Amino acid sequence: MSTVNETNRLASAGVTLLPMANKSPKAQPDHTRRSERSRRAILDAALELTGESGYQRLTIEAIAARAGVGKQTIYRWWPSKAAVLLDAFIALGEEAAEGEAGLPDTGDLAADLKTVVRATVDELNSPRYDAPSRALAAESVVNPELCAQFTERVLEPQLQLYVRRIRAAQEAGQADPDADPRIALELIVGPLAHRWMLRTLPLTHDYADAVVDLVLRGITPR
Amino acid sequence: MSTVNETNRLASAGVTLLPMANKSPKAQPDHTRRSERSRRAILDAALELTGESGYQRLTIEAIAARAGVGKQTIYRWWPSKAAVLLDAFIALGEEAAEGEAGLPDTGDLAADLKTVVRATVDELNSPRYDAPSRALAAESVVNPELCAQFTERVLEPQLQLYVRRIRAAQEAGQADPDADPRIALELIVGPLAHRWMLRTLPLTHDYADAVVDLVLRGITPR
Amino acid sequence: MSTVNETNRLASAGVTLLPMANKSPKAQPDHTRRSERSRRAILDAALELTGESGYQRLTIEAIAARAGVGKQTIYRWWPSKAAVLLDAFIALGEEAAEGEAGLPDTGDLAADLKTVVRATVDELNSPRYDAPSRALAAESVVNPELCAQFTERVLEPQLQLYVRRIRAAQEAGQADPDADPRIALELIVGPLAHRWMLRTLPLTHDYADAVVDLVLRGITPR
Amino acid sequence: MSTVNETNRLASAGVTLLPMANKSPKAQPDHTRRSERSRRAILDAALELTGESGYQRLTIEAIAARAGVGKQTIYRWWPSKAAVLLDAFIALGEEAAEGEAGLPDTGDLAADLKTVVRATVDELNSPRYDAPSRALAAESVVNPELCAQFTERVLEPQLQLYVRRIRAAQEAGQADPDADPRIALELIVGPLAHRWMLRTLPLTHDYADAVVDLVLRGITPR
DNA sequence: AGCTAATCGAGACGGTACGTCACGTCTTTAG
DNA sequence: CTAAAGACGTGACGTACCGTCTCGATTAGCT
Repeated sequence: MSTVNETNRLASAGVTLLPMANKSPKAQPDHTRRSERSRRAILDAALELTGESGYQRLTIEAIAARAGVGKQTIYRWWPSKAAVLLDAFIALGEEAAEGEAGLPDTGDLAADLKTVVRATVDELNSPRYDAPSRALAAESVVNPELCAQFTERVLEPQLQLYVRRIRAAQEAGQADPDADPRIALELIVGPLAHRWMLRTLPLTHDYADAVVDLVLRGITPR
Repeated sequence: MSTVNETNRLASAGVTLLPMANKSPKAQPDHTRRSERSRRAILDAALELTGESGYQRLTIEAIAARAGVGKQTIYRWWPSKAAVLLDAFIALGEEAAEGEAGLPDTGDLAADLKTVVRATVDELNSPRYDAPSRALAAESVVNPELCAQFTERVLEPQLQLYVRRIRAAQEAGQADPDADPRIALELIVGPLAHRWMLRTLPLTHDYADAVVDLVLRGITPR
Repeated sequence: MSTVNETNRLASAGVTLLPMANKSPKAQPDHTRRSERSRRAILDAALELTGESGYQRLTIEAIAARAGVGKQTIYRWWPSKAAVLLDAFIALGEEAAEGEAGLPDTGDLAADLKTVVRATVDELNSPRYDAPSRALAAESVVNPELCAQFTERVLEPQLQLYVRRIRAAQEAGQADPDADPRIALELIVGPLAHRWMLRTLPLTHDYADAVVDLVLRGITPR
Repeated sequence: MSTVNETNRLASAGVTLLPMANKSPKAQPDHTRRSERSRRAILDAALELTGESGYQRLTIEAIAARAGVGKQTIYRWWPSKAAVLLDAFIALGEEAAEGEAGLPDTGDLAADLKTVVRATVDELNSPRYDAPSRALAAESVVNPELCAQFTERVLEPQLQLYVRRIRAAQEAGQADPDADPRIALELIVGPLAHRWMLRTLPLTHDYADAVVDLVLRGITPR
C-alpha cells in the first residue's frame, strides 16, 4: 500500500536513481492490463471472509482460493491483507454512497447532526459493516501506514463534512463563531468511536443524541 | 482468561453439567505451585519485545525464549499473547500507580480535569506505554473477550474516577446537576482516544485543554 | 537399564572417582521400600497400552496415568519405556511358564521339535504376545543395551533348551554327532523369526514342520 | 507411501466410493513440479543423520535443516521419517547395484551361495549400511505399512534371486527336485538375519558357510 | 508407639519435536 | 505479459512428551 503509492509518487515526480531502470527492484505491473474480474472477486472474497470468520483468521491464501485467483495476483496489486480489506471497504462504501452530497442542512444544526449521527450508529451496529470496519480500525491503531491510508481515504472526507456543516451554522449565527469546528466535531465523533471500539456501553440513538446535545450546549452562542 | 473466570464463576455457582466431572476437558493448573519467577520473566519479556518490535511481530515463542521459559508455561496460564500482554500492562500500571487515590479535588473542576487529562496525554505519548497500550486497544477492537477483560480491569476503574470527581463537582454546585457524568466523561476521554488511536491530529496538552473547556461549558450550571 | 547395570558394574568393580562418594551422581533407590503395588500396576499398564495402541504410541506419561502412579516412580526404577516393557513381558512369560522344565523328550527328536516349534508359532500369532514381543524385538534391533538384556533374560534361556535337546539326540545316536547344535537351532529359529518379523509369508504350523524336517535332514546321521 | 500406492491401485481399479470425489481429502501434489534437488538433499541428509546419531534421534526437523529444505517439503512427499529412510536406502542400493544381474552361476551351488552370503554378511557388518538397514528392519517389525513397502521393494527382489539360483540347481540335478526353494532360501537368510538383528553371536563368514553347508546337506539329492 | 527418612502421587517446569498453517517468492503452463 | 496453480524455504503455531524438579502425604523400618 504505502509501497505502491510511494513508488508511484516518486516515479511520477521523475525521481529515479538509474537512468532508464525504474524497474530495478520491482517494476510496477501494468495497470492497463489488470483484470477487473479478478480485482472484484478478490475484494468480494475479502469482505465475505472477514464477515464469516473475522479479520484475524483472514488469510491471503483463503482470499485467493475463494476468489479463484492465484496468490500472486493479490501480491502483485496489494502489499498486505489490510490493504486489500481497505480497498474492499472503500468499494463497499462507494456502492452505498452513490451520489451523496454531504451532511443535510435544514437550518437546524442539532436536528441535522442527530440525523447523521444516528445513521452512523446504525451503520456501526450493522453486521455488514461491523467486521471490516473493526478490522481496519484495529489495524490502524497499530499500523501507521495503513492508518494514514485509512484516515486519508475514509475518515477525513467524512469528518470534513461535519466541519462544513458546523461552519455553515456559525455563519448562520446558530453557533459560537469562536468555537473550533474541528474540536466540536471530534467531541461528537470521538465518544461514539470510543463506545463502538471498546464496547464500554451500548451504542444507541439516545446516546448519540445526548452527545450532540451536550456538545451543542458548549458551542451555542451565549 | 475469560475461560478461567467463567469456569470459576460457574463452578462456584454450583453449575455443573456432570455430577463430579468439572475436570473433564482440562483441569485448571494448580495456582499454588505456580512459579512466580517465570511469571515475572514472561510479563517482562512480553513488554520488552512489544516495545522493541511491535505487537504484530510479538510471538509466544519469542516471549518464551526471552524469558528463558518453556512455551507450555505460557500456554498453561494464558490463552493468547494478548492476554499475556494485558497482564503485563496491568503489572506495569501497578508499579507506577502504587498508592494512587483518585482524581485530585482542589475545588476547581476545570483545573483538576486538565491536570489529569494532560497526564494521560503524556502517558499515551510516552514510548514506554505507547506500544503495549496500542496493542491492547487494537486487539480489544477485534476481540470481545480480551476487550471485556481490558475494560473491566483497566479502563473502567479509570473512568469511574472521573465519574466520582464530576459528581463531587455537581454536589458542590459547580456543575449542572442534571448532566450525566458518564456522558460528560466520555466526551472528554473519547476525543483523546480517537486522536491517539487514529492519529488524525497530534495529541497535545492544548487539545486536551480545549476539550475539557468545551465539555465544561456544556455542563456548567446556567 | 544400561545405566543401572553399568553403575552396578562399575561400583562392584571398585571403580569410583571420589573416595567415599559412589552415591555422587545418583544414589540407587532403596529396593526394600519399593511399592509392589505400583510395580505391578506399571507393568500391567505398559502391557495394556502396548496392546491397545502399539509401542510407538506408548509413553511414560500414559503408563503413569493408567497405573495411577507418578512419573517419577517409573523413572526411579526403569531407564526407559523399553526397559519397562521388557520387565512386563518377562512377568507375562513367568505367569504362563510356571513350572516349565524344558523341551519334551519322547525320544523322537522330530516330533519333539515340532511340538515346541508349533507352540512358538501359536504364541507369536496370539494377540496377547504379539504387540509387546514385536516392540521388544524392534527395539532390540536398534538399541544394543536393551538387546543385551532381551537376549540374556528372554531369548538365550529358550535357545539353550534347544541345545540341550539336540545334544540329547546326538547322544542317543539320532543326530550326527559332528553337527553343531547351536547352528542347527538357529536354522530352526531364524526362519521362523524372519517370517514373523518381516511378514514375508504367513507363519504356519506347516511352515514350522517343513523347517524342522529340512534341518533334521541336514543333521541326521548318514 | 502405502497411502499413495493403495490409492492409486484402488483408483486404477475403478474403486471409488464417491462418484467424482477422489480428490476430497487431500489432493496429491503435482509430481511434475517436484524439485529433484530437494529430493536428493533430503535423502542424503536422512542417511547422513541416521549414520551419525541413529534412527531414534533422527528427526524430520533435523533432516530438513541439514538438507536446507522446509519441513513441509518432506511432509508433502513422505508420510513419515521411516518412509524417507526407505527411499534413501533404496537410492543407496541403486547406486551400488548399477547393473547387477543376479546370483552368480558357476555350476557349483554351494560355492555360489557362499559367495553371495559372505557378501551379505560384509554388507550387514559395514557401517555404511548398518544404521539405515537396522532402522528399516526395526521399523518394519512394528509398522506393517512400512514393512510391506520394505519387503516389496527391497527384500523380496533379493530373495527371488535365491529362488532362481536354487531352481537352476534343481534343474541341473544338483539339488533335490522335491525341495521347496523358498523354504531352503529362508533357512539360509533367516539365521543370518536373526544373528544380525538380535546380536546373539557374531555374524561371520564361517557362520554363513556353516549355514549354507547345513542347508545344502538337507536338499542334496540322495 | 513414635520418629524419621525414603517413596509415593501429582504435576509444574525448561525443553525438543511434532505436524499444520500461512507467509511471500518463484516457476511452470495456458491464454 | 498476465493469470491460475502450486511447490518452495521460512517461521510460528499450539500440542505432546521428555526427563527433572519440587511439593505434601503416606508408609516403612528402626529406635
